[in-house]
Amino acid sequence: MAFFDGLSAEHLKQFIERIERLEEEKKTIAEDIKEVFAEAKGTGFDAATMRTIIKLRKKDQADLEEEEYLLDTYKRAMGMLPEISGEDEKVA
Amino acid sequence: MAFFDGLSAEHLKQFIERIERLEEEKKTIAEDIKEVFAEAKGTGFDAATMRTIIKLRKKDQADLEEEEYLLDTYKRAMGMLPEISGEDEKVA
Amino acid sequence: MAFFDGLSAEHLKQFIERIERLEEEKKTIAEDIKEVFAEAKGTGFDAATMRTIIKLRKKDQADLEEEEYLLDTYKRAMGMLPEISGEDEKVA
Amino acid sequence: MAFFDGLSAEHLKQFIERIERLEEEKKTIAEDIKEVFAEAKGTGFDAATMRTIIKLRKKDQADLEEEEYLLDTYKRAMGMLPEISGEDEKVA
DNA sequence: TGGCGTATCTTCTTCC
DNA sequence: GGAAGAAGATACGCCA
Repeated sequence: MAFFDGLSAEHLKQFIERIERLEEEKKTIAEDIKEVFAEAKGTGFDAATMRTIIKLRKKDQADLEEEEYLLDTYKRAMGMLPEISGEDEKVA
Repeated sequence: MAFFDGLSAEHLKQFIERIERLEEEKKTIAEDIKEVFAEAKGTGFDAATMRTIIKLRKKDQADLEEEEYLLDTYKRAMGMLPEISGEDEKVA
Repeated sequence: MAFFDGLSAEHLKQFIERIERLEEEKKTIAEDIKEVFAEAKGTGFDAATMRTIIKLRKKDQADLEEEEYLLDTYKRAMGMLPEISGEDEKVA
Repeated sequence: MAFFDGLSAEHLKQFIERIERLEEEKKTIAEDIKEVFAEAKGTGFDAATMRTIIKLRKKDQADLEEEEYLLDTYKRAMGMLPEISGEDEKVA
């Protein structure tokens, strides 16, 4: 890109301002979310657990099982779980 | 803690779903922003430079406040403003 | 605080420099940690799972069970787990 | 993925423990920093202002690079430097 | 003086 | 792989 004529400069300005408006909206929503958490907390709910629930609901079941399986594998390697006996593939 | 009666369970569910809706909105806006960048790029503008511009315009505002804050800090350090709490004379 | 005599100014400078040195050390160690993760990844291990393991090992068993229990409570409230039958205390 | 043979399990364990040791060191240094702030506070200095000073001293270096980067960005926008990729004439 | 809310700082993830 | 943004952890200051 080299330099802009007046028309392009105006065009650029419009893009920039649209983005700034959208970012403003995004920020507002982020604040709304915080408020809901605060309200839930005031009602006696635990925010951290709520976040965990929301995260879980986002993930699909297959991924969830895969993750859990992987974690168990590592736990077993670290001696945090009893060994299993049935031979399987070895990796790494 | 034990478990929730039906009313509380319902209440929790409503909080969770409100947050999920808000996060959905936030995500939509984030995508809108990306689209504007894409459109601007299609028109021949450079996204990285636009980001720089936006950052600068944000800074300009933030810096006004920052400057003012810093000025006060140093004024206080120079004894040109009253201390936050008690103590007024040379210390340390 | 008001203003500093030469001695105090020198004293302040020493505090600042001690902190800057310590922060430098901290940064170095943070980089070392990143390197170990990178090396582990190169050997075929998954960094995310490793982080989970490390986090789990940090928490004591009692807290872990409490957290899991709380999470189950919320899951049940959200219908993500089958209900249990034995009556207990109700909260919230 | 399946599970690890003894050798790999041992390898994983070593990575984990190296990281845990490093994190322990990092934590120690963080505590040292807090102590220095506490000591400074005990001597009559204000921690918040000290943090501001440290941030400024960091910025001074970062800003040199930032300024240079920004200058290039604008030079490029003004056609005073070759573009990163192709296109050289007035566009948009 | 201990809990609560805020604010900063760091960490983690995503996008380029 | 490096930067930008979101998320999470931590630390400070206030109020009761």
